[in-house]
Amino acid sequence: MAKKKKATTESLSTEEKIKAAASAVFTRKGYAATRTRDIAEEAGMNLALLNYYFRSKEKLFEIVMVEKMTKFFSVVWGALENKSMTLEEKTSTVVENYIDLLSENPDLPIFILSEVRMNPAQFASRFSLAKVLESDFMKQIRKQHKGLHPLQFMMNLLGLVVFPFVMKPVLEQTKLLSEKDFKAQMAVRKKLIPKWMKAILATI
Amino acid sequence: MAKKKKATTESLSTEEKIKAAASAVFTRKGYAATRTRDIAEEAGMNLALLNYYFRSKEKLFEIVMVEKMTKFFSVVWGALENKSMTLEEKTSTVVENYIDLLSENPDLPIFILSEVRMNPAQFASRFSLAKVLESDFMKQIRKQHKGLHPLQFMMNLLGLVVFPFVMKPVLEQTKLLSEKDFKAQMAVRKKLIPKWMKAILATI
DNA sequence: CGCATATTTAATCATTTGATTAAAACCTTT
DNA sequence: AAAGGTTTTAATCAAATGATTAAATATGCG
Repeated sequence: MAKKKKATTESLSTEEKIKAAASAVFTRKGYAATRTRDIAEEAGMNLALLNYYFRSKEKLFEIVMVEKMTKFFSVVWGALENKSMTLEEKTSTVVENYIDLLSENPDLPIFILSEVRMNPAQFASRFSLAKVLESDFMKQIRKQHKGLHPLQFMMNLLGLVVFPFVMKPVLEQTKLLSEKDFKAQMAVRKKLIPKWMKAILATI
Repeated sequence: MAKKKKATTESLSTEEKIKAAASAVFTRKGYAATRTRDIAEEAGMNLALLNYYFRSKEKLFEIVMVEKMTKFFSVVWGALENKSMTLEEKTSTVVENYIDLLSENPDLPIFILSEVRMNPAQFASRFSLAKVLESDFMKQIRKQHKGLHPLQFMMNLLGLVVFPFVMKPVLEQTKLLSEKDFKAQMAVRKKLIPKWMKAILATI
């Protein structure tokens, strides 16, 4: 029943291939719309291997999900708690890192957001974002801008950075922006969002 | 085979009940995760009625989807093409209308965005957003702020307005904001976003 | 090699799920 | 109330889908 031992480098590679395929398909179509056969096909392997290496669709999903989430949050987390950067430096770093990450993984936001919506409880139990409120970043905002709830600032920052990627399918399908133009405009945003965030804070 | 005639007020009401239930469940769980039995249960009716009134799950979904989309776009559309409002007035109107709409329908954005991602082509064929680029709103932006792609402004506006609702499940599940606090902060944003948008434009 | 263990495959299962059907219940009209 | 239509129900179907199994193949080791 148990297969604790791993074996050749081949086998590990098979496992990795399945995980990579699962990651791609889950991210593209979401949990519910993904069939295990899709994953097997994408990986170019027999369906049964999926259950051999990862017990079930759900377990495989969980693994992929945690990896994606970790990736998504760690990008921002490093900058938020850095005590030697000014608020503006932190902002620039977050913007730059995020736009880079999302340019490589444009499906990531919708995927995470819709899966969290489908199962909010298990997300909360796994990722405690409360520490965000305690971060140095939030402290700086609180200190410099007494009136505003720090999450307002956070929502602005994420909205400006993430939302374009959420809209990407809409923009490209309606021909409002080609893939190339989108990339170019995101490069522009990298420079502009920090300035905009500064301007926003100055209004308060 | 055909049932062209409609009948009593009762029957219409049944049809409407099914559509309402479908709307609720589809919006909450997305197309793929929704089972026709979920809808029947939510409507408190026999499963077969669903196929009696609307041929198939897909057809029912399509109807719901078009209604949601129309709702979502018409809110913004009215303001965008109004020739007698200044850019700032248009912005305020869009912000206010959207925050009101989304407060009543917080699931709407994720639902639309993830379904569009699943089937971008049919979305594009049904909604031609190209006219957005021709709207009076866009013209004003182009005139007043030559350097910036008007879609940048649009992304900012929608990002600031819509993104908080997309994050809502995350914020509430992680206890960063209670439902009540969220509502309060959205009320704050109604006032602030127009100011922020103005400040953003001033930086260019 | 020859054995043991790990990996892979093809076939099959059980459940879920969208859809259909035939009969029952309900209305409306005469 | 009987006829003729519409609406609703319970039962059932066929296909899809996640999972398992038993046999086949490959791999490592003495």
